[in-house]
Amino acid sequence: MSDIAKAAGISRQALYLHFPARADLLVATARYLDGVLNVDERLTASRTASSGRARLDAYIEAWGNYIPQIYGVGRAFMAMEHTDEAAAAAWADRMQAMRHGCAAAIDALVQDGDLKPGLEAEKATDLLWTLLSVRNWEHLTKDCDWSQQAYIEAMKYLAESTLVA
Amino acid sequence: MSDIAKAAGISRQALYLHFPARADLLVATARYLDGVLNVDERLTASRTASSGRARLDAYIEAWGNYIPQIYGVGRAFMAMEHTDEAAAAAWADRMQAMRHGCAAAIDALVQDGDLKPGLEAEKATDLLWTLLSVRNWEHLTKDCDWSQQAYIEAMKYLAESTLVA
DNA sequence: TCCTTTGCTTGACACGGTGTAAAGTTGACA
DNA sequence: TGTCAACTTTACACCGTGTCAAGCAAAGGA
Repeated sequence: MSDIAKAAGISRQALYLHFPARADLLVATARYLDGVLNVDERLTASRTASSGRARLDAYIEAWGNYIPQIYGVGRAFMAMEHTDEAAAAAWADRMQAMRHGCAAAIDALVQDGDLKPGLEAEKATDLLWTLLSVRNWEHLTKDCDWSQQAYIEAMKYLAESTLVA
Repeated sequence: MSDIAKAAGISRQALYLHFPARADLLVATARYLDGVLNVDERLTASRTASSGRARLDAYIEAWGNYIPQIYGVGRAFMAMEHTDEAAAAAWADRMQAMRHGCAAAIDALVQDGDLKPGLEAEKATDLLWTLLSVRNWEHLTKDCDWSQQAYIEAMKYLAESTLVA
């Protein structure tokens, strides 16, 4: 909070006047980012895809390329998860919204009859949700030094070969 | 530290006599667990497997069932990662050791000529390492409410269908 | 012109957690 | 009897979050 106030050119206390708690600042930042980064627009390609497979690919591309944009604030959220109830809830909410995107993509596969046989939609959604987690992006691009492009391709490959018939 | 001292029935300061810093206590706990839980024994089935595929399966089973045992201390490590340099290094070290297990499994696949064509061993290792991360276990069993068995089966399925020819 | 409101300022403090320091107690053992 | 090791109590420093109070300066209306 002190660093942020300094960077903003105001006193620490003025910052607390705007955001009563650290979590509030984080939530506001996330909301602001959503507006600036135009989440909806990024997802139109996925929503308007002609087939389930195309939709899955477009979703992976959209979300996968969105992650690096929100990684900064995401990192802050994840660091607070253990200590701050409100922050944990806010982050869980956002991740739940992302899960809806996964569910929609899986649903499109089901419509086409292209979901891997023997795989329930719910389970497939959980798998996709897990694959596309920020943690996995972090692990591959930071710990394994993968390029963003390699990450996207790998995710498409993983999803394709495990979820699509 | 205060809680742990209380639970151990000694004063907080006595605890600091044994473990100068929080990270030291965590590292010692991890080492102790390794001894008690007999890591090596758990991995013999994997090491003595007759084929690459069998080795991969055995490794997933061994590590996947090891995770819940170390999850407590792992959680503590992961929570400290952001703030404590020493803790981060210790945890990274352990995860690197786990990566060696992944590399060995992938190597066995390569020996059998069973690695998915077009997939480099290094990339495959990174993928397996990511799939089997504690975070993914946490996500599937805690956030998605999967049973341990469902987790193991899913990991085997994912690894099989993405890494094996 | 005076007064109020708004958005800040400085300064102080409580609280919790980590880690340090010092002096005293207790029991085992040579 | 003396020493040592393990532990105790007490106290304090530091950092970060969050609270509280008093004051200041500019904008705007009666």
